[in-house]
Amino acid sequence: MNYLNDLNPVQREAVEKTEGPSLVIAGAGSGKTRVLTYRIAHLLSKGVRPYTILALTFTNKAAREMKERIGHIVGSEQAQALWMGTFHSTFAKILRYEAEHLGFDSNFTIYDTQDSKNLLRSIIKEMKLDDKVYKANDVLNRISSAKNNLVTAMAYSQNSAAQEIDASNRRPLTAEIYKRYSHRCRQANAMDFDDLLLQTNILFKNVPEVLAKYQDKFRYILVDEYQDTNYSQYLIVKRLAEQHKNVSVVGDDAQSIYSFRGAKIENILNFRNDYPNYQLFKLEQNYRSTKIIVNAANSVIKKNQGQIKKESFSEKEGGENIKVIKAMTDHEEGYIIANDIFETKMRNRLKFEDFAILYRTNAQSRIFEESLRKLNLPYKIYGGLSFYQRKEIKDLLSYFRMAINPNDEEAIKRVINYPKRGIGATTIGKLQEAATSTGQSMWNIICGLNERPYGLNAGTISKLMKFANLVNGFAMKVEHESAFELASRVSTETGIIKELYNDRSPEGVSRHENIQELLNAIQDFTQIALEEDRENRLANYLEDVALLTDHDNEKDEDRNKVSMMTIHSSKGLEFPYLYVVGMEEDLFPSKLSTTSTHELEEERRLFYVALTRAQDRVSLSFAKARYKWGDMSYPRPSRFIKEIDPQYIDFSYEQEPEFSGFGSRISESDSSHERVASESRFQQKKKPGARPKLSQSTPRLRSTGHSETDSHFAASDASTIQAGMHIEHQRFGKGKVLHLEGEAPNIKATVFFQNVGQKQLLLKFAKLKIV
DNA sequence: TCCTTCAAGCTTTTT
DNA sequence: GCTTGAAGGA
Repeated sequence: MNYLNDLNPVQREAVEKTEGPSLVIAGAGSGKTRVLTYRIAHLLSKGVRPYTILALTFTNKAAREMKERIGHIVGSEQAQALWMGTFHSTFAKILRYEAEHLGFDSNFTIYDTQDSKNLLRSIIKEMKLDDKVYKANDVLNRISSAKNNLVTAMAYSQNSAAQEIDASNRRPLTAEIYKRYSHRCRQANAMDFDDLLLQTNILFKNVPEVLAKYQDKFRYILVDEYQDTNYSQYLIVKRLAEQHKNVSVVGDDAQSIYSFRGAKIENILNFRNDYPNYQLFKLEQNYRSTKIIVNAANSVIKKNQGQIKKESFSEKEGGENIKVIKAMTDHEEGYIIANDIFETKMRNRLKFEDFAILYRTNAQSRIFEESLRKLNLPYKIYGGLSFYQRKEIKDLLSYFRMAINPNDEEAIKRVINYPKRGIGATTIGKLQEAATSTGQSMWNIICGLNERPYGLNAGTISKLMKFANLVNGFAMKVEHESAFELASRVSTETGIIKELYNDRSPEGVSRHENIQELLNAIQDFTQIALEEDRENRLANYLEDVALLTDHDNEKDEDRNKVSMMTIHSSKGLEFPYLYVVGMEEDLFPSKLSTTSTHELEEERRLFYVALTRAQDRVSLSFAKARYKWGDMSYPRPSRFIKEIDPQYIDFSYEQEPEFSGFGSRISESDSSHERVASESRFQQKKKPGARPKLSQSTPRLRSTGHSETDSHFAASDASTIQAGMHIEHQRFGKGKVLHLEGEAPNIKATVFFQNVGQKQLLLKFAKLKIV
């Protein structure tokens, strides 16, 4: 086969060494995916049967694309029969086969993070705990990291280290919450994301014959992005590989960015201990990025301790130095980037899909959305609130979930009163209590209400019965109708479609469209399943819908668009022209990670990942002023800019003293109105005509001095403000918008008043926006 | 039970 | 700036 000729010598060796354990350290852009793909193709062409190969990828999309490529080499029939997917989706499949060993039903629901949090919130409420202390988010993180380290609820309560941590966080009852949470999941026949891995481990540990079956089945195991596996995943691989020991893992310690969800960089380092006779391959040539980008990225990652020694290099000449862009405000940042994309595209005759904007947090996307839209540049956003997490989608999916698994408590609670049928919080509370005290599922309580009414009145019971009958009607069709038939039935018979159709508000219209889109997707699923001779029931569709992400949902019309996403979700992707935005202290690196070197190193790896997504050109940008929680903040440029070897950087502006002197912070005693003034200084330096100038005589507002944020001002009374302004009584969030006329017509501010007698006392001068 | 209003909290990052 | 939850009135 001539495909081997596409590979360089090391890649080729890694592909051809199919037997025994191997570790492939693959730098960014070094053809890692190619090695994995060809390795599998190579196995298949040697006659290995596809269903004996298990390949675990980081995203569903990666799996799909790899299957496609393998299909091109050895034929799609073989490729389709491979066991290839994410850890979560692969072992969800296995758990459905083996559910009975664990006391679950094979139609178990997969709770997403939202479901998990909702369940935790209600448990915390039932236990009458303070939800300010026991925050669902924090508790879920504790439970999640316990599960990822294979600590069950029972073990957790006996684990003194865990108990101490919870005690010192003043959350001693976390163990009890964990117990109840697990119990409730089981009662609802549901597993959360972490359970999929934990339960797989429990299954393999407790039922040796099942483990033996899969050990025997999977003769070849491949794991991508091994540096981002957690303990639970690590152990699954280890157990499965025990018999044949044909395990090949691919990863790059420099790109480990998921330790917050339990990923252990050590897994890659420990590989040699688990498999002493392993073979090591290092892929060091970067084929993606220019020399400049690779060298710049190397100069950054060098600052991290304890890397596996690796010499990443590129032979790709040309390209431009890294551009560093300064913007006055976050809005200007959006404006500059959008313009730059437009100009670069025109000048170099590029496509929109050649550009990507990467940011640290999803919240940053909005400004870029606005500025791209203003220039009519098409874009697509990944992540954030994904399609499947939208309210209307989750509502409809909840009916689907109930049709298949009526014990699904979170689904019941979502739709028991949607569309409105007069079942309120009181009723749900009573049902919940009955369920908890009898140890039955909520659904069983509802179905048995005619025998045991639990203090509910006849009217309520008849409403509940109507609801139960509706759901039962759907459940009866589960076996007989296709996914699309049943989905359409549910959406009309529940009245959801009609309700959204009648809502003519823009939001209502968009919700209606989303529902249509979901139904279209289900129709596609049904159709394709039919063509490929697979099961096309709603249960099959629902199987892994909880595990889908935005990347899995890509449509053809999304092809030629500017991409926007977090750096995390850009992993594995590449773009010719790349913008990494919000390069500011406390944003990137994140404020939460600057306290420990451990976390800071992870941020640095994240920056490394960002840089190495680029093929030809990288631009970094930061703003001097940025809204945070609706308040203005004045961040300093990110330390990471300074960490790049300066020979690879072009500053697109004259460097100002406060920039070149990175280390020297803006002094804390800087009073706030001086900052306002200093902003006006920046404004005046700008090119003429870009923005209206800011007047020097900004309304004088005295800083209170004791305030913690920069945005608290106080004035003795309203007349101080009115001196230079005209107040328009326009409501704006919590405060009022002031259009400052006369000397500073271009400033828009939000202020907070308190009425004191006849006068209004200015409490807070919160927002300053140049319009 | 439902609707309106208001304040609090939120922002890492994802399967 | 937006979402969510609590409070209070209909």
